[in-house]
Amino acid sequence: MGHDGVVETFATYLREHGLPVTAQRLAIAHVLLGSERHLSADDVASELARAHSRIGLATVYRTIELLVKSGLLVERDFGEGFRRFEPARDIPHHEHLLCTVCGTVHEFRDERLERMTTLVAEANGFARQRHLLVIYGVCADCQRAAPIRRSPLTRP
Amino acid sequence: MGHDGVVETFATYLREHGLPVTAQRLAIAHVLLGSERHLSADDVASELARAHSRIGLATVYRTIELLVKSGLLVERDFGEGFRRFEPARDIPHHEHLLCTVCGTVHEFRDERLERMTTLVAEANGFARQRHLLVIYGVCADCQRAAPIRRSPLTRP
DNA sequence: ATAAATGCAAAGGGTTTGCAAAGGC
DNA sequence: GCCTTTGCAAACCCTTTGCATTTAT
Repeated sequence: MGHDGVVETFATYLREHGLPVTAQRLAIAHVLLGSERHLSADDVASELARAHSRIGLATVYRTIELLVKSGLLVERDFGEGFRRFEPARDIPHHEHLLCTVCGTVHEFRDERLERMTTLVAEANGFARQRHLLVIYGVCADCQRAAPIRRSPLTRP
Repeated sequence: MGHDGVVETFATYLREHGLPVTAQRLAIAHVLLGSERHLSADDVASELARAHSRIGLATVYRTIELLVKSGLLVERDFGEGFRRFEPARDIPHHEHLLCTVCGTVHEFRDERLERMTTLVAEANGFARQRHLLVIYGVCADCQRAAPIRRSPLTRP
């Protein structure tokens, strides 16, 4: 997993901004920036508690704020009643497929969509800022078996 | 405003299900089903308090649940940290433009989008249920003047 | 008269904040 | 040593729930 470099980038960001590089911040960055999944703040705290360090939720939220400000993490709200976070990779923009059974998130790209949203915004007199497209459905795994519910929907 | 008929439909729904037709329920239905805007539960309570009846938020939420169950109201979550509700008109499906300054919501239709989401879901092994597309931007009014913030974003 | 709805206040989940104790610099 | 972070608990926002009172039927 080549995310240790990204964690180091975060450490550099902290130093450049005169902010202490703490073990907690690095641990949280490690989990968030190294995950393939779209984690919630609670997911991060659980992961850390399960593995080694027991870090307070408040610290997780505060570090997430730093990671988002640094540009290394992206916030997502899929209308589930809580937020998820994903590492900001080089991919410029992508859409999301969300499994309503197990909470797994898949990503896909569509170049036409961005153009379409700009045109629609223009046609309605809006200055477009960004867009959100989520396709809700049941993933392949959950279609064939009883799934492991990872980040369940609070509002199904 | 031809929504009195819809309120009557709700009254009929209540009677058919043996549920009391109360003044509060009718007042809440009147506000929600008659609004051009995408209201939050709090918007409804404020509107009612401003106009005439002071109805508890709990009652608003409970009536909203009934309205959604009856099929006359649709729930939306645009990732603002609260939910909005719109009357279920005859329009089968549409997307939303959300002004991040004043919270106004515009609607638009795109026939290609639904097909596209089905194809994407298939390609990823998902059984598609529904989708959500929100374009965030600044509406025409807010681009030229200091706006009246109606349903402000809690997470800008 | 019966059964359900209302209103209020308390509880609930996700998130933020205040403050004493701990830890980077 | 100074200043920030941490952790915990309390506060906060939106939403739901429990319970005594009111109301529709």
